[in-house]
Amino acid sequence: MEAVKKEEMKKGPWKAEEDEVLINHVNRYGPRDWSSIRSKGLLQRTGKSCRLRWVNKLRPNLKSGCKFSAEEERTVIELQAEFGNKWARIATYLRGRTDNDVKNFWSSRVKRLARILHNSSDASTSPKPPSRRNKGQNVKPIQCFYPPQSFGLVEEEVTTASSSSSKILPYSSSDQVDEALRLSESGIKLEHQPFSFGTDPLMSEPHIANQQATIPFYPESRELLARLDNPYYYDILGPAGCSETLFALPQPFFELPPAERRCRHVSKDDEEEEADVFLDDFPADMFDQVDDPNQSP
DNA sequence: AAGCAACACAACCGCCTTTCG
DNA sequence: TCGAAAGGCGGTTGTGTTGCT
Repeated sequence: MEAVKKEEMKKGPWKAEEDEVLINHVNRYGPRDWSSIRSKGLLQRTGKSCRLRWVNKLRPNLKSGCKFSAEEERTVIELQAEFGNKWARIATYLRGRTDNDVKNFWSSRVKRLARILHNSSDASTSPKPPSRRNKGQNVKPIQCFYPPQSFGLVEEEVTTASSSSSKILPYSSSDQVDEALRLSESGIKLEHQPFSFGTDPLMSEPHIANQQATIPFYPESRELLARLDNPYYYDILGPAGCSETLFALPQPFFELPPAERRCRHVSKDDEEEEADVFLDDFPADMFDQVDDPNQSP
């Protein structure tokens, strides 16, 4: 009997009609009693599935289709260091973001980092093909790492507004973020702080050093980096050299304002402007420096 | 044009916690 | 107090898209 019920249960992508039914149900009864949607014969979906659909896609004021802003990225990094993989908790600090969003963002970020480190290990033994990402770009020898635009962006703007220390301010008002976004969209250049891995919030947090199960560095990468003379490289993997918390944490965000701008799929140019996500701003072949120990970091 | 890799995202699965009779 | 059902959450997987060779 149960098997028959399970067979009848629909899976896979949601259709617009199903969404409509679900929205109507929530409008009438509120976001609860998910299992009653099925028991009433409205949808052949599990209560779990209905809830997930609502929370991740149909809930009002979601930033669906929007890339993570620099501010959001930094917040996630900071909160992940603080809370670990508590995505639902972290998501409460980000308006319009779901735990799934945060989770996906983080996992792709970790994958990217792992791949870069893995490639760096490969590069030590074999020539590496040119970066796909930086094809056509004139990648200069790296004298000193600068942070991606992600870092320092909103922080700087907020600092300007408050004329105080450089901290992430709570989302008690959306005005600060709106202002920061507006300024960043208008192309205001912000001063970069000299950067090393030791100052990367992700890398420098002591919590991170204890979370290596979460960040799957390849063993060969660890060995490779451990051999490097540059102590900053070691900071990535070993005990963090800088234990100072760089940013104050924002406060949880519960009331969701109207949907945001800065959405993807606007135009290609916008997309390129937007491409300031954390690792994107590192030259993908930055680890080529590993090949030449004479070059200073 | 085809093939491939990287990426983003939606959705499912399984475990744990909470609620309720 | 206990057990079943529902809900919540983190991990994982599948799929479509994009950009490059």
